Amino acid sequence: MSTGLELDTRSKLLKAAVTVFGKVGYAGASVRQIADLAGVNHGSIRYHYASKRDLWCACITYLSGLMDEAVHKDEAQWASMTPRERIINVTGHYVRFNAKYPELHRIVTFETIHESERLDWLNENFIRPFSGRAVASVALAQEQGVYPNNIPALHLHYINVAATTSIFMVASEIQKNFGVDVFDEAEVERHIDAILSLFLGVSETGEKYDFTKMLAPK
Amino acid sequence: MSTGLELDTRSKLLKAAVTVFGKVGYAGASVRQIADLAGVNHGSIRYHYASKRDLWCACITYLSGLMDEAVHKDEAQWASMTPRERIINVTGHYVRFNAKYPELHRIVTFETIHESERLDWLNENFIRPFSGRAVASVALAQEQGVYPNNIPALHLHYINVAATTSIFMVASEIQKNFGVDVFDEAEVERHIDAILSLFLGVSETGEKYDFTKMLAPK
DNA sequence: GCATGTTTTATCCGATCGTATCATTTTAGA
DNA sequence: TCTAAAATGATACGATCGGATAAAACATGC
Repeated sequence: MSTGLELDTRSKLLKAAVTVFGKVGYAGASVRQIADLAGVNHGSIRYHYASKRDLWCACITYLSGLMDEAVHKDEAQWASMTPRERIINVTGHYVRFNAKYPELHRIVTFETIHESERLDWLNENFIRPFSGRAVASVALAQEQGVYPNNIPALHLHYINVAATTSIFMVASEIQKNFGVDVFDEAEVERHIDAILSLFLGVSETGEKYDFTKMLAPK
Repeated sequence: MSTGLELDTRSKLLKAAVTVFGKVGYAGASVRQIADLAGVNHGSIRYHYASKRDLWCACITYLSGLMDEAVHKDEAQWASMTPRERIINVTGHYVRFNAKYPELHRIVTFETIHESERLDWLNENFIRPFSGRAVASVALAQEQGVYPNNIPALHLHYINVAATTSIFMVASEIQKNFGVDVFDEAEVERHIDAILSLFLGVSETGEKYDFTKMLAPK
């Protein structure tokens, strides 16, 4: 019967798997390594998850659920926002999510590079829906004059995602070479402002994204 | 004695290694897989390269050499260029290199994610020198009014690199979901223009990057 | 054409991988 | 407290990994 202890071990395994898969990718990870980090016997993984791949899929599902939650945090207020404010709101939450859980985009990046059945599953259940919605929303923002409209929506979307996520994927490199901790809260807000300043820049109506103003409240 | 045949097998192995490491990363690659792709017995790798790691290092050295070459292609003309023209020139060559050899940034991305002795070597011999020079040159471009100066140089650099490389790292995803081949020459030029339009935008002197004009000569 | 050093091939080894099996411990309900 | 189910632990297996070794094939200088 379900006792909470079941969920505990299961979630400990999931958490450890997120960390390990996020660090070394699917191929680089071993179930023994994950079990060690979770503090359980490696044979137990078979009980909670059918296979290594099943555990990996659970990680994606878990993390992408958290991402959706983060991005839609202020959805209730969207109706009362201008398109520009909505972009600013969503971008902020999206960047903060990536700072908190860099593993999702790390894992996705690991897998998107070469063909595999895992990539097919990942694409159908996660990447394609995400990219489809995101590109459409970029195109809409361009029509509304929020995003620059002289750049193809497809390129703008991928540049946007890359700009948002990559700094957290190379965090240890930045820490080592520049002594900057990109996960530091102030640094995350700075990154949000950098992206907004770059992508919103000067709007069609001549409105300019105020970088310094946005930094002040922090 | 050196016979050309030696170089042939060596370079076949190197080329295969670049492909395999670029696809599945260090952990995901096996020397047998590389040898198969090169069409040689897997035992031969030991003769030409001391170890799997040695082969991997050779890939980095080879690719980063090609990158330096590509970026400095028009170095002779730099003196006669404005800072803005220099940025446009270098960005173009850098993007075209990444379209031609997406493996370099794929391999680097694979490794930068978690600590390892390989990452230390990579950082000391490649990443740190590259990032150091690049950030300095971004800061200079900001001083010269070519790049927006309300964004920290560090952030701008990493956003720039991410924007430049990521579209080629997720090429198969874009092909599958949007039917677009980002390696197509016209698409590469479009991406260059997208990046320049975004980063140069409106210069300090009011000069605007002309997206449509840049597309014409192609 | 023979001897010599170079390159390739054919195996082998110990380690580790994912997974399966089964005994043991723990928990919940009667 | 006893029992059945749930959960965990210990162990084994076949496959594959990187690396090592020695024999075979090769080209080259004499």
